[in-house]
Amino acid sequence: MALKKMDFQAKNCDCPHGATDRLLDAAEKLFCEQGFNGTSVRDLTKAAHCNIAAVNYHFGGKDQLYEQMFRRHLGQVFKQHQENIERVMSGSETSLERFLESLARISLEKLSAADTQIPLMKLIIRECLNPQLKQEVVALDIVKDFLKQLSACLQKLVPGLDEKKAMMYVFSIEGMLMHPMLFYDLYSKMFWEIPIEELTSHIVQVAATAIRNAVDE
Amino acid sequence: MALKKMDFQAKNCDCPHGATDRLLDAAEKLFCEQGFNGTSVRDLTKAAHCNIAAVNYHFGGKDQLYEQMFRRHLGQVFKQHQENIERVMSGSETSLERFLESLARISLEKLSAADTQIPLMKLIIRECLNPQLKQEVVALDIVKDFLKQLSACLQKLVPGLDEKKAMMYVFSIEGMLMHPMLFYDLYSKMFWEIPIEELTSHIVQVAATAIRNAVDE
DNA sequence: GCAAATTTCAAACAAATGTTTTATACTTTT
DNA sequence: AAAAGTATAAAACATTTGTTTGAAATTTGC
Repeated sequence: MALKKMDFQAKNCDCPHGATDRLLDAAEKLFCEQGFNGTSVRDLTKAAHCNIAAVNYHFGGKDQLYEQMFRRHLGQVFKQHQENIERVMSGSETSLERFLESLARISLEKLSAADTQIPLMKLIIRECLNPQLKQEVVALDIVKDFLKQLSACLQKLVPGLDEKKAMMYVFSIEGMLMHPMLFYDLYSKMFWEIPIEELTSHIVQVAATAIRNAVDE
Repeated sequence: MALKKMDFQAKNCDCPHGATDRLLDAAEKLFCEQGFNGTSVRDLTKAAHCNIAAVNYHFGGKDQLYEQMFRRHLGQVFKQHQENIERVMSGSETSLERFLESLARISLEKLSAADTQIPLMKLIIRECLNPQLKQEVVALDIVKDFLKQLSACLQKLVPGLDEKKAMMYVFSIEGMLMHPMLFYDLYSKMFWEIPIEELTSHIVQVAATAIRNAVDE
């Protein structure tokens, strides 16, 4: 039966109004969990409580829904990182350790069950393994600026660190943060549950001592 | 027209005889490059120069071809690592740095264009993002033993390192090695081409100084 | 309140998917 | 060399895929 207006509004009281937003949300969740190929248009529309044709009507196709979701999510997460960096770097007691800790915390807290946010890193890894987007459009510039900013922060916090070295430390930090994002569940099953707090301080310790040691000698 | 015996042998002179092996090789390459969902049975059989039905005839289905490929590859790569570890640890001048360097080198050399071997890490990341195998069967035990071995090596090389700490360093090292495996091409496009040699020594430096610093204090 | 624009819907589309079938070619056994 | 067993072939199978269609419902503008 067709829905009356009242039914429609009542049905969606707890989720975003408008099929466009609901589809973007469903896409963020499903594409991140199952990947692009692993998620069908029917999965998406079912999760978004709308008709199959909605994807093509609102976005023009599965590809373009993916692209818009990716842009939106990238923007959201990097804005969060941006604010965090500004907060940490403008504080009175800034230090390498504080900077690293805030970076690690904001990245790793998405692992905890409490946080429902989808980890951007997973999406980026998926996109990197199975590229669906034209690289020059999305990933390159935004991510590049973000990495450059991190590298610049390291240089500011640790005088004597040259540009290339700083970027390599950024890569290493990203790697250490990415690993638990992929394998945290496996850690627990294989060995023991590592508290996220412990993981955070461990990564901070590794990065900080390595960076400090590099400029001292 | 059907192939004569001679034609058949001539056609396959430069690739493994037997559709089974050719399919396993094609599976290793294609599944690693495009993922499970992104690779069709037709892609596989085309790359292996055999009929579509061969996958089901020899393996009983796409799933089982994937599983057998995964097992074979996992065995090959871990055997290589095993030999490397034994060689390094039994040498006369063993040190933390030598150990880390050999581990990094054997992992990162797969990035260079010269090496045609498929990086196992990519496969594992894919399997972790889109699990196709029953965890208990394949990944857990073999990978677990490998990680335990690495951790034990660290403890042997750096007395005073407790088990849990050692394992966390192993995770960090794996993360730093994994990162370029995913993003090395992006590095070059975004910034500059980092020589693999430089990347190797950088990661060794980060890990070694962090570990040494941890036990000293 | 009505016409126009927008959105939703069920049904159908062609193309691609993994798998099965049946027949033919090849290899081995006797 | 005939028979039995194994491997390959092309065609067809039923699903699932992303997309389109055309009509119904809803919202918007006046």
